[in-house]
Amino acid sequence: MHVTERPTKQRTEVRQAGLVEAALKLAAQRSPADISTGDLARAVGISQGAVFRHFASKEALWLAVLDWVTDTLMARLQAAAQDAQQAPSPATQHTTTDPTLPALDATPPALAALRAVFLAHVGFVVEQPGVPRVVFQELQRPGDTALKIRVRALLARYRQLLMQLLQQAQQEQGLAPGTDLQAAAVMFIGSVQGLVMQALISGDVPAMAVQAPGVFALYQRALQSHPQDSQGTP
Amino acid sequence: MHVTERPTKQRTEVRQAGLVEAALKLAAQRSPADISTGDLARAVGISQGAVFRHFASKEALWLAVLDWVTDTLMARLQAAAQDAQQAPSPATQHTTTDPTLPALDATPPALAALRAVFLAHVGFVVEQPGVPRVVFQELQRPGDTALKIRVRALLARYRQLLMQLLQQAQQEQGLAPGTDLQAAAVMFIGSVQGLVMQALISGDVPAMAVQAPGVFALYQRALQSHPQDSQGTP
DNA sequence: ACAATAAGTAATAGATCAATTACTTTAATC
DNA sequence: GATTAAAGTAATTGATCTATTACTTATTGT
Repeated sequence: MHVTERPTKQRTEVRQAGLVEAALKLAAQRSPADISTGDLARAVGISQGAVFRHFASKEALWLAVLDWVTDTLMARLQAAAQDAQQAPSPATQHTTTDPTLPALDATPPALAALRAVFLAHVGFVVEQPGVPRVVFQELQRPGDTALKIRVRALLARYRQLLMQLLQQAQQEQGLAPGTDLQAAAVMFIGSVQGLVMQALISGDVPAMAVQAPGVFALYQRALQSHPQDSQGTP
Repeated sequence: MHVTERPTKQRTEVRQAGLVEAALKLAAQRSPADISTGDLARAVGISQGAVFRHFASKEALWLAVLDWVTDTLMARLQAAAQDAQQAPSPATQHTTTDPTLPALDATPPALAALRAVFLAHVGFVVEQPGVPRVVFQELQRPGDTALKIRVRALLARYRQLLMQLLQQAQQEQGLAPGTDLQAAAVMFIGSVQGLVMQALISGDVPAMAVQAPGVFALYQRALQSHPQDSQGTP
């Protein structure tokens, strides 16, 4: 049983996938800027130079990482949004009532979808703690590098999904009248970021998933016009 | 008129301050990880090696940066919180009524203080856009480096200030009963982070200050039990 | 005024890292 | 089963960066 196995030759697509996976795995532990091609090579069991048989440059590797992140994350978020709207939670059962009529006490489907997206995002980050590091790292780059453009595209798609759900919630009378949707989108992403930051401080990534529902509950109260009347005062 | 002036000798305290200032100025444009001692030296007009007459190592320089940030930021936030409570806004005039009694329609002083802290934080970041980059950069470091410990201490103090104001707001009956204060603190910091992220995406830092009031208005609605009854529906 | 000390330089050591090269080995294809 | 193309290695190049060294210049204190 070798600790250091001699590498069997693999097709370039397999190695590319392996290197992308290794990049995210290493990014979960340290800053992406500190990950060298040597580190990546060691992680997949090839020599440093062999990395360049599969990627033209280090930058091309990070581009592939961002592509994987974009595809995987957006697919999960959209799936979460759709599932939440098609199969609403028990407490959110909707009769065949016209959804544009005020539903008063029930949570509108679009808000349930927002909740699902929020939790899906947090879940994704818990599984892949390297992702926010890579995104933030590339976002910090000045000017318009290929990597930064990729990150911008990802966040633009994210924003689009949010705005769509927020507008839908507005039509369903689920938002306080005159709610600033731009600000709501900023605060949504920010709330996830706040959880990420807490995880970076404490080093306890799984705790994010525990705190997430409480944070979203607050977010929901920011959007909704009338939180159910407080039973606190008799 | 020389573009490159011959450096006049300066006391080490002056140079230290200059280098700290230069570090933040450069961090406003690119990632702190990409700032070399050569860059810093050029920014203050001395040779690369001379940097080490004033700091024992590059790490010591970033420690000084973090100390400056901690002192300056916390001073401004605390000043903002106190000013807001001592001289409340026109719409928040408090009579000499017992503050523990429900003030119904008026904004409690602690909430006004939270708003002032929020806007002061955003204002500070607009003036010093390098700060969040440095904080996030060091926060990403694995383990317990001296730099990461410094950042943790900064955020612990920040968190303490927030929790204090949130508890005070709770006593003033300004929060919905049963509000999750931990989650509220996470969302406060996250909301600022969300604004920072937008600025990184768009490259438009001053826009933060424009969006900030709208975002805090949402945050406040998340905390307050009864936003004044919507006049939207007649 | 004149040592003593502090602040500066230029040059370089020592490390790390991305990417290339010349060559070898494995796997796919006809 | 031979040939070819792809995937691997080891070694090296050239660039960059931190920190040190030997030496020079200015400022400060008595």
